[in-house]
Amino acid sequence: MTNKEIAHTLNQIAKILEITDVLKNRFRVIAYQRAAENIGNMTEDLSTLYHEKGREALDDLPGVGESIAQKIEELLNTKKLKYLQELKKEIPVAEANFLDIPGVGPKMAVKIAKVFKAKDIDDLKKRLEAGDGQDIFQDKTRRNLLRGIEVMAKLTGRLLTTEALPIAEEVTKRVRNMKETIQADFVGSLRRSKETIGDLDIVATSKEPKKIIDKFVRLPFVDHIITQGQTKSTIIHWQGVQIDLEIVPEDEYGSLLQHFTGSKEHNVALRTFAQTQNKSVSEHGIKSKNKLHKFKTEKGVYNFLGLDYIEPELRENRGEIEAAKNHTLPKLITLSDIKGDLHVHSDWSDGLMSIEEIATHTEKMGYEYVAISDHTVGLGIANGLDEQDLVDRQKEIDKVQKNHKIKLLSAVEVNIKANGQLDIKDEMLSKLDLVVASVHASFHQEKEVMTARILSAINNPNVDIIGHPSGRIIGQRESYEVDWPQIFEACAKTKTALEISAFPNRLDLMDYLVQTAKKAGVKFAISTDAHHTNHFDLMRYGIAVARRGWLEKDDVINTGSLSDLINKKY
DNA sequence: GCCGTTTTCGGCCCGACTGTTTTCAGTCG
Repeated sequence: MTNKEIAHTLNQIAKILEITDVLKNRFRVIAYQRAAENIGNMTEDLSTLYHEKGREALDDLPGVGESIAQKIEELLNTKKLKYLQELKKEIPVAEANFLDIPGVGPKMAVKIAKVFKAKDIDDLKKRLEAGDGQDIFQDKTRRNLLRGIEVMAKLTGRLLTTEALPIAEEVTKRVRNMKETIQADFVGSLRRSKETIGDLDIVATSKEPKKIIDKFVRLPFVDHIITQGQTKSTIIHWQGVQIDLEIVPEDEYGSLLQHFTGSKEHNVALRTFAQTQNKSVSEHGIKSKNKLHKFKTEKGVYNFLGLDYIEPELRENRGEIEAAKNHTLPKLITLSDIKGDLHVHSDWSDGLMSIEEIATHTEKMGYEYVAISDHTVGLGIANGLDEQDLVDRQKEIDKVQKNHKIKLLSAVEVNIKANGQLDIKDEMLSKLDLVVASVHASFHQEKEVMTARILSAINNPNVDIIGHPSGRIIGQRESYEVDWPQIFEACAKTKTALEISAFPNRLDLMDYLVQTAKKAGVKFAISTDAHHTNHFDLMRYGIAVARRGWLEKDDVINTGSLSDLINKKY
């Protein structure tokens, strides 16, 4: 049983308890959610850990106590959980789905299921439209339920950063251009550079917030108005994205930025931390001894609590508050630290750029080196190169090199075959400047097989970098099953770097694994996997992942000099 | 149900908006 399956089971319990148990103890729901969250984000495999260390392994988990540990144990041993089966008997499964309707919480869900006796959302919609339930719900409530169902169907789900950014920039510009607006910015998960964005958050300062709100809800992209208050509003953009706007006076902007940038988990942790100093944090300021202290900047907020400023990318409650207290926060890598791109495809394989175009473009970007890393023979679909092709390509690289200052590294992205062997001979690989090794087929191997497969590539002395290590493509393909701690250990030992692919639907390795890998002593290469000159600018998204993974300049191999890179001085 | 540099019991983040509540509960971020 995988961590994800265990987390899913705990979340199911939370979802049912949210309805059945809310009047008695809502904190029990939170406890199950918290345990599920922690287990879902673990790097180690809980099942393996349990078989090695027994019950002790479970007791050590944060958010897991006596009761939940016992339930996980039952799950691991029997793959079933009596407690959940009992809960499911008590409550029809459809009932839990009413919570998915915006504006419907536990209380309303119970009323819909138990009093109105709707079978599912579709049934609820049909009967409300037919005029049923006038004795149970007020007119306004019935209209709101129908609107909630409509909005739910309209919402697009999570967007990639590249999709969300243009919308956020346009909306922010609109708000910024209103004459009552003093300043406006987008915040939320987009500012934290999360890989996908659930909704957009915009903040602003003004002396006349109500005027801005009233203009905001009339902007042409507004499809639905959810709330329209004195200082905040929520709307649905025609592209199916929810947008929240909040406005405060100028002298409270630091607190508002802090509050709305989140994450929720970071804010809860920050407020809990503030309580130990008898301080109370909100989006308006910090209350201390009945006095409200206001802050124009976020730095002011953190410093007032005795903390160093925490960069937005770190605000996920993954140890940043403790580090800010102890002055041990990392000095995060920035885009300007990058000296070259180590994963680029030319038109010798499936790229759309000639080697000359690659050289010209990356030289203009100010890079010191770039690796021409074409696909190899096993990937026929991408016109992969064999040994002879590589010899021919070398002549072309040498020719182009003569006219350029930037160093063109002769490289490949070699396939790690299902049995762990590479599809180019070691003799040839050893002649190249740089070797990226990637999995491109047989994704569904058993975890042990896949781990051994990647380990054999890591242990090949010719391999410098493992390309897009998890194989996931956001919204399309799950990561393959890998024993990450084993991979990290081998990478650290052999100085094999893990790639952070900057391609927006890859962003692979994932940020939370980057953070764990760094602790194990692993180095990283941030690369774009460019197939077109437009792709070189995607580097910023790789930097975002690295920052979310707590990386500093020295953790990344393509921030150093050419000789340090070639001689593996990292 | 979890957890502890004031606690093994009594807490568990904070405030705005909406509705039918004329003083507050439910929901949300």
